[in-house]
Amino acid sequence: MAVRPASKERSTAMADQGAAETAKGAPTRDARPDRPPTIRDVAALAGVATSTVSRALARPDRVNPRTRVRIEEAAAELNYVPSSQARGLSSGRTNAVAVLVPDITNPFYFDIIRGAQHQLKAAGVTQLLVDTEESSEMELDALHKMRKSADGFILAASRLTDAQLAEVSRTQPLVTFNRASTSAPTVMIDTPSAIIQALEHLASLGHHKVCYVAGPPTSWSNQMRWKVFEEDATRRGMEVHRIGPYTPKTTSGAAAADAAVRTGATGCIVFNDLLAIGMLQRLQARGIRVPADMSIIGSDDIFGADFCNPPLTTISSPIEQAGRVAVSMLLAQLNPLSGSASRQLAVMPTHLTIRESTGPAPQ
Amino acid sequence: MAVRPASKERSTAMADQGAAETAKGAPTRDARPDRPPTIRDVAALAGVATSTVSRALARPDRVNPRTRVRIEEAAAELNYVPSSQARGLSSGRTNAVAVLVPDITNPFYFDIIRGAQHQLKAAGVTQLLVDTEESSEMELDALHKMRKSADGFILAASRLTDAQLAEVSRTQPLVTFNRASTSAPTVMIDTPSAIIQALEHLASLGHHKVCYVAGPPTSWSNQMRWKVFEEDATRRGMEVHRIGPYTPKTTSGAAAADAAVRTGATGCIVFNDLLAIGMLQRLQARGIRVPADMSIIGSDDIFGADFCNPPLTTISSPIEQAGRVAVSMLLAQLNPLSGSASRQLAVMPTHLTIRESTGPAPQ
DNA sequence: AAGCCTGTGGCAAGCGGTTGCCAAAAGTTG
DNA sequence: CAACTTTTGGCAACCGCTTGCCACAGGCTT
Repeated sequence: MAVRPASKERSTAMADQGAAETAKGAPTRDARPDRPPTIRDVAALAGVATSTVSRALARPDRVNPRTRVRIEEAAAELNYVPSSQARGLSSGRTNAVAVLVPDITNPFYFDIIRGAQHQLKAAGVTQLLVDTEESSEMELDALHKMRKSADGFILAASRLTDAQLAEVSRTQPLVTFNRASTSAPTVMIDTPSAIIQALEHLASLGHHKVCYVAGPPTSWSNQMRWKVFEEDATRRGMEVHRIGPYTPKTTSGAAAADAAVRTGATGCIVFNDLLAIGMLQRLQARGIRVPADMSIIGSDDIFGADFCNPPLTTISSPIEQAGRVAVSMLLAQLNPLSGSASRQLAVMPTHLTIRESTGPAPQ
Repeated sequence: MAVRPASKERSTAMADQGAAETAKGAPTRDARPDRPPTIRDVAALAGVATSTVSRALARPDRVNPRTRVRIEEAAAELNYVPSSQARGLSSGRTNAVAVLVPDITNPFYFDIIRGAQHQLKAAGVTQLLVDTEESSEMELDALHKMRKSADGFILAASRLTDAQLAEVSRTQPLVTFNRASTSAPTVMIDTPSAIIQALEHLASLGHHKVCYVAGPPTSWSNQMRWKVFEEDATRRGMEVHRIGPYTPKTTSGAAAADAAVRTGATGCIVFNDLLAIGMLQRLQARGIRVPADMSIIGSDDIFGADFCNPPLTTISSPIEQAGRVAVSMLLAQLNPLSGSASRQLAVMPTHLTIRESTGPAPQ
């Protein structure tokens, strides 16, 4: 008990005569006022307890309106911003969500990032962006290390195995994007119907020999696309080829283009636009005309797909919206609303955007 | 003194018979083990004080190697991850850096983000990405609100006034990118020499009438580019035009293209590639040939500039590297190394990348 | 007017680390 | 072997905020 009054007096003194004390306390005059104000400074200025300030800011209806106004004025005057760290310490929440993408470089993910950012901002949550470099180890590592710094995770095109995913989702809230999972809520692009649309398009242009240009083997959506491609093309009685895997970058396009030409296929469905654009460049360089000699269909409709040469026919999907939906699902998981069970799966519709990289089959 | 032994015994008891206590303490068997381990759990398991654990992890040479090994084993066994929040609370640091960009949508900033992310990750610092939507209010707001959640800021193409910038940099460490500032360290793209190179290029191709297609008036780099453009073009005795301002997006390209054509200029230097690509599309739609009828030079060499139609001649700059440099400068500011004063200005070299959107002047 | 609510706000105990200070232990030296 | 120095590691006071609990004041009821 002997200590308490003393410490109390000290804090009062600080508030009242901060300037006076500064002179002898700190060498630089500005040092004291520059130190960011704490809840205690606000409390002192408003003449209430820190707990009241805390409540006034968190649950305004829990305090008398007059008190609240006084506190708000005091906070405004001091330019007070509560420390999210301190806040998180006791609440256990960080008010941040980590978004893990395999490759920041890939424009596809930018749309996800943008969508997520948008929705997170609306909810007042901070986005932590992480590039996992297409590696499941880095992904697991980030998931582990950031356990304490994020309330939840959005895993874009996760490279984790089902078991890993299940394990992780047991301990931390997450939403997967473009990666089916029974253990966590998922946002998916409706790949199957998109591939079927694309094949339909090629078929209607008279193509009989088609080729799937594969992306990363660990990519779930790559597997799905190939599966549906094979089934549907076979059903249509087409000659089916497959080449790859290729890294989904424009630089891999050259190899992919050369391989595609060798198969003799006249129509290609490519894992994604990046690769497709790379192929376009190579084909042009080799004097193979698109679409006269070969038709190319990409996937994702990324930035650039509309102005490459020729503009790319591609599978469009509302990626940005998918990012928003993923965030919504995650936030729903974090703040369970009474009653309504949160959605476990969102499938985003796709459509084929026909531009100029597809045309009638040769002859 | 009466209290001490008691509290000590309690923590010991927890460590020894944690499992036993669980049965009656918590309703669900799993609740206890699932709660993330704290430093206290590690200390108990290793049989030392929490302070020792803290030190063993922070300054390994401060504890006996044997003790350290014991602690490390305990930490590993419990899968312990220190809470960055708690850590930050006492140290006052967050180990996070906020990167503010005017528009996440713009591929130009992707490279900055990527570069920054790369360097930050190397330093074990988290990146907080914020889109300020080209608004100085949002920028100020973010700067204010995140004061406590970030150790420093990187302001890409800041929209703040000099006074605002000076004010802000007085209280928080920051580095500006593409925005000159006397109050904060800056990373800049060497715009002047780039513009001169571009004009030189146009001049050598026989162009006499040139036009600057302006970007956002609040953009410092836009102002600089115009200034140098006007000076140097005038010096060369060229007919100088200026149109704009335009939003730096491909969608503004149509208006810009039409206006550019009306000026009668045969060569355009455009604020950035986004706008330039938009112009390319419009010109093509109108049947105006590039470069036969008009030459276009963009700026930034963003993703897509190499595969648009025609591929864009543009001012390339090591943007990603600029992002890395910006982070380095910020980190240097945050952890001042004894002696060496940190660099206040970095100017990134630029060069003209000549592709196919520029050619001899008509006739 | 006594007895009850109810609304309001203070107290103090954490949340999970860090760190200055100090005592005990270990190592050195003459 | 005593005296002294250096390590080593524990104690406890924070860091800034939240929150359960409780006391008190004022308005109501009867």
